[in-house]
Amino acid sequence: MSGRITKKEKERIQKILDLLDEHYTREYKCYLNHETPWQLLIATILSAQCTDERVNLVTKDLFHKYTSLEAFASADQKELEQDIHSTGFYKNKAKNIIACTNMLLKEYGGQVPENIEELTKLAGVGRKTANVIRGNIYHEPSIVVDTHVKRISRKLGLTKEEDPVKIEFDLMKVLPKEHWILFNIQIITHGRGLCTARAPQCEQCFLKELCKERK
DNA sequence: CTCCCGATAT
DNA sequence: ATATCAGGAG
Repeated sequence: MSGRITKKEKERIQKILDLLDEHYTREYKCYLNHETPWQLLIATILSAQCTDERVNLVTKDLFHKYTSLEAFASADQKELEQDIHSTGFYKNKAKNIIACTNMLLKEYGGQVPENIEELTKLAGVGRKTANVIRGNIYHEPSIVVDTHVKRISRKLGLTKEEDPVKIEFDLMKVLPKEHWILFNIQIITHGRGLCTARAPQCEQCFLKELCKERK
């Protein structure tokens, strides 16, 4: 039993992609402010269950205080906890950032790896964070299944799965590879603006005809 | 599966 | 008061 896509489904998906391209950016923009790959890695670790807006507020000061991988690797954990406190889960995040930066220095020569297997070996780095790095830093086709991509992909009928990894593989099957990174960026823009979890603006939504949950 | 967890919108 | 936010580890 193959998961082959019918012509009709393919056309539906292309219509979704076209409408997204029409309304949102085609740039590979990143909502998490950073200047270096390792800064994006830390920002993404901090972004777990936290708005990117909040993360940017915290990293603005954080990256001025800790200006290198070495600075994070040798940070005092309690002090770092206070520095990132408002992002939530601050004890785990501080511990992971210190462990992760030490691993980068000791095992990867201070370079952020490109490979997903190597990335997910890092403390605090799962598939979502690894795919953010792959897409944004290395521009390798990758799909980031965050809360927005999960919610909206299901609404658009692109997957019926709950598990983020299964959703990632469903989307890889269904979306043209050259659209993976842009789809992510555009869906996150959509999820932050129109199709929010608590109060989606369905009447103003340009995808309402294609939505399975439209009221 | 549970736990980690603050800030904000509803 | 409660749901939600660019999740990950044990």
